[in-house]
Amino acid sequence: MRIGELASRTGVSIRSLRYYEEQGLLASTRSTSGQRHYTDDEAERVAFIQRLYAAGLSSRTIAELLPCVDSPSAENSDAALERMAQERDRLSAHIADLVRTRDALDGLMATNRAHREQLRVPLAG
Amino acid sequence: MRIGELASRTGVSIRSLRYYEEQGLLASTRSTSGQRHYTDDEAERVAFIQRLYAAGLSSRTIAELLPCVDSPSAENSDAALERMAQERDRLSAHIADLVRTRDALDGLMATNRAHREQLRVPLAG
DNA sequence: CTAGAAGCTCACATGGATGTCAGGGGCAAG
DNA sequence: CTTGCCCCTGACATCCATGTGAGCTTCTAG
Repeated sequence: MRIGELASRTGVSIRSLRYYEEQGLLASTRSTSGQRHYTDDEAERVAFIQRLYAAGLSSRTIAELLPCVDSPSAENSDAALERMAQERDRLSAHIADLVRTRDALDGLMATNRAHREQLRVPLAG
Repeated sequence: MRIGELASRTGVSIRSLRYYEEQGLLASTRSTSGQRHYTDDEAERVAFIQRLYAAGLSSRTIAELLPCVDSPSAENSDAALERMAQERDRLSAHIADLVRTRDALDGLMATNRAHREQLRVPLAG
């Protein structure tokens, strides 16, 4: 498929897809006229890249651990594997932090609703 | 306390503290000479703001739901409470997404380690 | 063949939180 | 009074993913 279709399939802008290629995150084969062509696999890869972005990784970091994805058995994935473990732990800590934040929000909302009730009772009584 | 101490206590840069004030997230009393002074409560507030930033909220959004924190019983927190519920749900969805990403990383790492084992056996044998 | 949709490259713009620098004031200790 | 440290405002700089526009080429449908 060409870049337009990949974009609409993945929901990622054409601009971003070109940027991913520029950053070494995504490969494309070129037609003789220079147009990019992709296989279905690339769509999955784009989705995965999006996941990692959402997890707070930079394109540089993603590039560092992609060897691990592409060829799990390669020796050069040594550093990548370690990097991935590191990012995995960072992500895990981040998740824990977000859960605490969600709890805090829940607590605040409960407090607010309680105050609201207190206001309503005198009006009802 | 003055801004320097608040900064070192919270680990947030002086620049950022002034920015928070500019965005209406943080208040300060000023000495006659114009220097900012804070109470211990402000330190907690800064920590909370940091939490929300980490949860992906923008300063604008944080400002929108702070009334809910400051005066839970105020009527004007109506919109804020709704906004907070909305952000809470967004956060919850985001957490779920991050957990899936972490699982994906775990899967990748397991695959890599498995390949590594396969490589080691022939060498050992 | 022609018109329009889609691709290409290059390059500049944007937004948001933060860094950094310049130029100046406030205040405590020597 | 001076030295040193902290604070003030204002403004410009930075990073990074993405938007956007110009100018040009390529593909596709009629």
